[in-house]
Amino acid sequence: MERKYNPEAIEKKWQELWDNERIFNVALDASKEKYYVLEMFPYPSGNLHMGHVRNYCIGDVVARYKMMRGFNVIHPMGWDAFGMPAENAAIQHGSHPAIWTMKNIRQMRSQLKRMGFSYDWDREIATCHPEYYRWEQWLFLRMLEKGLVYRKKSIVNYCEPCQTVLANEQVEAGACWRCGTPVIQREQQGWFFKITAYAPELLAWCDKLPGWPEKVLTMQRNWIGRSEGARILFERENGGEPIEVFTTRPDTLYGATFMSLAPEHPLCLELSRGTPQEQAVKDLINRVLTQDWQVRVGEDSEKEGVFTGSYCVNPVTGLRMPVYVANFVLYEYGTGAVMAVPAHDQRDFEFAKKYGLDIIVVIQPDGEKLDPHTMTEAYVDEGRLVNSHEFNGMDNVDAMKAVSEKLSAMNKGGRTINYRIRDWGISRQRYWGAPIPIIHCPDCGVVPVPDKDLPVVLPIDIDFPPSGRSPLPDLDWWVNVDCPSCGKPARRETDTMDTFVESSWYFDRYACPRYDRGIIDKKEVAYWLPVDQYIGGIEHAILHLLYSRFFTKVLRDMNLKESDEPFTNLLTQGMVIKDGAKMSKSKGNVVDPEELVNRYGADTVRLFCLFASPPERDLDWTSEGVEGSYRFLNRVWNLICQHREPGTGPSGESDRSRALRRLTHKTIKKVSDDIEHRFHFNTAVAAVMEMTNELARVTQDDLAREPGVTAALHEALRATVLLLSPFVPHVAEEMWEALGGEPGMVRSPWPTFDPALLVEEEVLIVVQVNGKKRGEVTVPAQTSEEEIKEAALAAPNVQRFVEGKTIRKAIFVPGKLLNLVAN
RNA sequence: GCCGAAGUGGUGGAAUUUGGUAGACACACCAUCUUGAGGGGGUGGCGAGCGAGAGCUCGUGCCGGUUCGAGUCCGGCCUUCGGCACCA
Repeated sequence: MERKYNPEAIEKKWQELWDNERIFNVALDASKEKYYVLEMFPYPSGNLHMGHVRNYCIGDVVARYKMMRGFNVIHPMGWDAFGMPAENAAIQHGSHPAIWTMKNIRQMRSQLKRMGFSYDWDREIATCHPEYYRWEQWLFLRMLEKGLVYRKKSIVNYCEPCQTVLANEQVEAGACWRCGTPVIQREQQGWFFKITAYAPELLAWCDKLPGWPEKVLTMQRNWIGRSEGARILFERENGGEPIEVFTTRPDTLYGATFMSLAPEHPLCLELSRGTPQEQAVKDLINRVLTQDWQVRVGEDSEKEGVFTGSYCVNPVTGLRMPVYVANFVLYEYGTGAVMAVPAHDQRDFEFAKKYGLDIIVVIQPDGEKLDPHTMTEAYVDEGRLVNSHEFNGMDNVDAMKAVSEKLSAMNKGGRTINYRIRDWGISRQRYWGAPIPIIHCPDCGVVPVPDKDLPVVLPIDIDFPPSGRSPLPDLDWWVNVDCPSCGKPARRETDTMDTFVESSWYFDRYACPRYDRGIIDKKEVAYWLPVDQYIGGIEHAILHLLYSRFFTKVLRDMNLKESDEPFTNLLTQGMVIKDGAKMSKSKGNVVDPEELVNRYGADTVRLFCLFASPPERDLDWTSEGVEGSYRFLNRVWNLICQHREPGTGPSGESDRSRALRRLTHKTIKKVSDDIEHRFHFNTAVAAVMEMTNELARVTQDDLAREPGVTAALHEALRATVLLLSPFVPHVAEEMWEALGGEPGMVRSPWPTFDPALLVEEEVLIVVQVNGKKRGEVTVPAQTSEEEIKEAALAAPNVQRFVEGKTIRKAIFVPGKLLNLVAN
């Protein structure tokens, strides 16, 4: 051990040792309990940023701690390697997405290695490798067979700059999640995953994930968006298929006076065809559909509509209801058609007022009489039914059920549950993604690529066009194939899959990364999965986490996986902030982790990330704070350096040695609890700091001559190093070696505390008078309440406050507090 | 509008699991020692006000309540951040 702390040398030394001894490489071992720690794998964008570093530091503490606890810990890392930035970079630099991606992976891998993270690099995967995505293609085909993949023409969200379709989940406030450009609507054929088939289960399991943050579960629940209500069929006056609506308020059916259709609804054109309204309807549809989405759904966008020229019939009243096209009706929600009840829905009310439509009150609140002529807004609360035939007088909540049952009996609808979530559109008109394994044959139609022809390898030998358009459709040698079914000329599907598909199952593949006889080695996955602790940014609260949950359920139902859910516990870490803003290139406040490692070493960077705030909160980056972490490591280094030899003080026991051992064991307890139960690494580190501060005092006092102090000190120093090792593993190894420990600390058992040593010999009792602190007394731990009361009353300040008063009551909390109630 | 999270010194944060000394630990700052200086390191101080001091009063977003005792529990607000939102 050098006199001076030299991070560069020791970090390299220990990383090599870990590597050579394959200390983090694990294998299935049924005799040991497994623990799966996973951090969200990075997109290989070029350089590790502070957000990555923080994420992986958190995971590394958990992994190393669990290793020392004796678990068989799997801690893998890989690359979410497909995606747009590779294509953008290729356009900008005239490069190839594959070359750019591979270069970045090399760069970031070496940066990760310099941080000393405990990854099993043998399990590394990159999703752009055919060995990975071939199984994704395989799964796609199985899902196709099961009806979980289908193709449909739909109105899609389209981003012009990215030249691709976006999933609903990838549209944020009407704009592309990646580039921020407002999306436009356009009709296109595409492939869909039927995530809606799992909507009820995905929702139900939100209540069975106690290890997830409530925030994330709420976001998922909102996204799935379950509503109970009824579907109702309205016959069209001129025949044809009835119009189906979904409503959460079947109790108001008797007040439905007209019908509103979304502009996208195919019936708009059908119903208006040949009527005098035809042109007006077309004009409105055109105007609305070309409107900016954000403007259309904006709060102050005026409600407007046009009569289609047709009528439908209220199934319970027989009332003739004009059918309107209305700009505020959402095609994506429910059926895209709404029964309008102006008296009890604010939008319908405004609409009816504007176009002079009938308003019929069917719910009356207690003690108030609604009059359709004088109402100024819709009445949306509870009440009793009126104008509703046999349901008059019924409570409207009961009526929801009763009306639905009547509809069922009439064969005009019935109770149903509607979900907001839509099926997941996965087709992307991009090059750098996994090819969709489909062949389009003029005769046979859509033909799956036979399993034996998998993988459909993404052609690498291409010139990437500067336009950014996918080169695949123009790649004749690749596109033109013989139909696997009839052998005639056919064309490959040229769309690739959304990159979120790759990240929906990568955690399963880590369990069997080189398995080549199937997507999943059932034995391995049954052992390692589910992920015990998943760690990543909150920005994936919906997309990635929901898709991953969906895939796990699909794989389970294919009998490939046993778990119902992929991630038992989820930790969402906060952002890294500097100067009051999220670190970002555009803000110009980024700190490059590599520079910091060069300057202070990886351990200092790790320590700061963990100490500055608890993981779920935002981390405020300050260079002074980093300095502080560095200073602390130097202090510990010096302490160990000076006292690594056990010394020759007298054996035995003394007050001093007992106090020191008590501190050691209290610290072990505190640090263990903080890591194990709460992930409060900041307070765990603080506890070690307190202990080292105390050790520095003890060693200065030269009290080693008292019996047992030398041994207690040595125990304390060993504990300090062990407790620090998950946080700052390199410097810990170096110090551990100096203390005579075995290299490879993750194989050392985590220190345990002896409860008997925690017992205090003397306790400080706070003395309160009427709830205010007026003094304190230090007494031997076993002192009786009576004696403590006597001692307390003897204290001058306490006397002052009880003088002339009668003590009515004394509340005694053993070991802590005595409160004298006096007046 | 609905849902979720959070408001504590100059700063990051502790104490919230279990109601019991509010401010651990660190950063910054101040004083002081070491040094030719700088850096580094050591020691002490550091919520506000009053006081020579002992100590007192106030203090965890605001108002009220429960309790011997509330940052913590209950009721009602305010603010900030995040998510969803014309969802029928």
